[in-house]
Amino acid sequence: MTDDDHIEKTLNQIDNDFVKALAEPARIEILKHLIVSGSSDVKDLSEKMPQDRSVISRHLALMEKAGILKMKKEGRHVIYSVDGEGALKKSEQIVETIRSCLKLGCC
Amino acid sequence: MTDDDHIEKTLNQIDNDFVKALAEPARIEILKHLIVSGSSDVKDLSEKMPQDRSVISRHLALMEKAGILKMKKEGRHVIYSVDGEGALKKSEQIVETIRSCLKLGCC
DNA sequence: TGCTTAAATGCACCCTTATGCACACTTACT
DNA sequence: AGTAAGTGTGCATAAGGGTGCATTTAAGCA
Repeated sequence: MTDDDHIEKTLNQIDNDFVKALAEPARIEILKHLIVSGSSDVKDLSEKMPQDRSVISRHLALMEKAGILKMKKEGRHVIYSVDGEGALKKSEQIVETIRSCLKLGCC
Repeated sequence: MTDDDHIEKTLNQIDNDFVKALAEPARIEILKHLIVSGSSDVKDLSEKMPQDRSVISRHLALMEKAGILKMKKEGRHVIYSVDGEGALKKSEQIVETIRSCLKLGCC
């Protein structure tokens, strides 16, 4: 495999959904509240945010899909919490990606 | 300082410009070419991409501002290359941020 | 002084996405 | 059954951002 192919494959490992999820200030704000409270449902979370409850609901679903949050249904309530393992793994993947590109001696 | 303040400060360290820069497939594509060639000017780079030269120029400026690329003027040419140190540091910052939030025992 | 090439900027277009409201659905409670 | 609470979804709107074209600026050369 050529270096070009290797770089191609390596950089493709950067999870687009993950970085996109982190690229929205409102979602970082949600993360803060979620880390403080440990876990909470959509309503409690939305009461700490200026946005509408439906907006928060969508942000949460997006972050869950991106592997940052865990979701658990309890009766009427949908409880979200931070997926520490998942988030850590995905962020470490980015570091590893950059590191292995540097090893190819480009810079 | 309370845990809340600590989380606030910690999560604010996630560089919004950096993650936004990585959240665009076209910019990842630019990164690939830049890693392969080591360094190149705007024209050479734009000839490897489907987008207009002006578009590439803007992407490059954005990534330079985000600390991913280094910029060097040589006569008429503007040479871009990957800022390995910078990119690595910023990505490691994200890992550290997540890690220190986890230490607070939220998940 | 022109002429050519490289790069950046202004502008318009369009697509994505964040947002809020209304409504439907589900679950619990009386 | 009927009501209330929690959640998600469709729809319309608005803001942001990527894209391309035309123009402008800057640098090298005859």
